[in-house]
Amino acid sequence: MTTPDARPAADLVIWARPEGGGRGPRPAHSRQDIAAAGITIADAEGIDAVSMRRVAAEIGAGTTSLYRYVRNKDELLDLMADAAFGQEELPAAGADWQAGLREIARRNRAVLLRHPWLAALSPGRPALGPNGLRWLEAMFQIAARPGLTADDTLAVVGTLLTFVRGHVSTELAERQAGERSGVSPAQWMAAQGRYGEEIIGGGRYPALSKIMVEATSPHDPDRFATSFTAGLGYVLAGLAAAFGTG
Amino acid sequence: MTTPDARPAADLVIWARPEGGGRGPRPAHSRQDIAAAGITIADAEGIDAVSMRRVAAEIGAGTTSLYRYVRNKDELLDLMADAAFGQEELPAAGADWQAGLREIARRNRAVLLRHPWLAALSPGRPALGPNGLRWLEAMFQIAARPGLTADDTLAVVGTLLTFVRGHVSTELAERQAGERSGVSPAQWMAAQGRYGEEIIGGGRYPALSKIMVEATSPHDPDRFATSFTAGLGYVLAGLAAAFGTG
DNA sequence: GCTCACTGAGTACACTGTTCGCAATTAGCG
DNA sequence: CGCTAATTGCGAACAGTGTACTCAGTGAGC
Repeated sequence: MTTPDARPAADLVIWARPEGGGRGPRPAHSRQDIAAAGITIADAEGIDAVSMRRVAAEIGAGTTSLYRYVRNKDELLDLMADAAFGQEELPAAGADWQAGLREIARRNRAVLLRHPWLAALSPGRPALGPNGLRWLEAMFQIAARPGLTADDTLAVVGTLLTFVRGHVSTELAERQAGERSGVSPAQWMAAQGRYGEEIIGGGRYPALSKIMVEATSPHDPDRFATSFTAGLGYVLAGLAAAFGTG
Repeated sequence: MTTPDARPAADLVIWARPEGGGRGPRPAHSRQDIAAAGITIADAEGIDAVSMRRVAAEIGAGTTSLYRYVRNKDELLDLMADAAFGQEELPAAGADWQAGLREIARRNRAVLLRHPWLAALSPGRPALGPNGLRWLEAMFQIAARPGLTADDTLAVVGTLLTFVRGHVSTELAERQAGERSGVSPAQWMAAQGRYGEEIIGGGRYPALSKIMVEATSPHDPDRFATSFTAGLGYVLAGLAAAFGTG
């Protein structure tokens, strides 16, 4: 009975598995290299260009050799996500509580914008690798303050990250308007000629039409930054009202 | 020179193209049927199970016949998204402005939870088909009020939808914890034994550890509904503060 | 120096979205 | 009515994808 050529231990998340260092030949690559290769490809050509074959080729390995380092593609994405956060500066405490929270939101948005594919990854796989943990630690240190229970702190950070994720998703989708066929409503209206006019002029959507005609923000070149700052302001105001402005 | 076997007109979004009714044989299927088939599959087996072959088989058509109805897979998803909103009741105006906004958020969350794949679709392809338009109209009617400019109204609706999208994304990802390897931090800690203890007990992440140990909300079976209601409350409070509570 | 866990990698399989080409159908026009 | 031209259905084919299996080669620990 031959040994069934054990692959990476099945029951542990990648971060709980030691990297190489066993008995056989020393691994030719490292998780860092692999993550970096994936990030390079994703940043340059989009997340769809990240395939096992492509990443393997990028680091000069055979396609299936990747599976010695990673149990499946999802784990490769985990590596990439954690590494991406590692490249970025941690949020730091601000002058006061609200300023600190604002800083968390800004930095988080910055990471997601720098690596657009990050926002599309499943938000439920928190990148709990070393870098993700450092981010969490930093955020909780900023958000925690006397008078707040652990649940309160969790709610604050959660609400904040929820807003950031949602905003950046919309932002990115709209930014890619040219490449994909998804476009901002305003551009879309203009592009679709007859159908657009039918909607605006048809009288069936009066409130929608009024907004479309009167709104100026869709034409603002800085509309993303503007709406992020504004929306963040509302959320922070709500949080401060609920948990004290200290 | 033979006619190049024209496929669906290239320059128009699917909603601007008439459905069948031309010269040749009458189409054997309808966009409605196709969208319904896609939704059935996606609801039952997840969005990844929705392939052109699978949808075609579901309606009893040859695989490539689908391309007579839809220019590519993205358009199929557009059909599905719009149809999904069509199955749901429109948000209705509430007792006052805030109640109306709350209703928008609740209804929106309901749709996304009923069709988990919806939240993952590109948010920048607004489903501007007939049903999506009816939703937009309803939402703007509720959010608009005297004293608000078009840009204000747009900001209000945008902030609200941003929060809902972000929350539901996190919610769904965490709910699928069992199926995927992404899990809620608390469960994850418990499952990963040694690594989890190393994080909590290691002293390198004091704030994080404190939260993890003290927080009770991760164990609350209603935690999603609770955190949605709470987060929504903060956002609404912020919006009301900015635009008057009228 | 032997053992055996481990690494690298080629082959293969079942799938994906989509293009091409062709036969069959039928609405509109003369 | 009969002809034409636009449309539909669809099989075949292509370039990809993730990953399971297999096997040879390596080198640390006993």
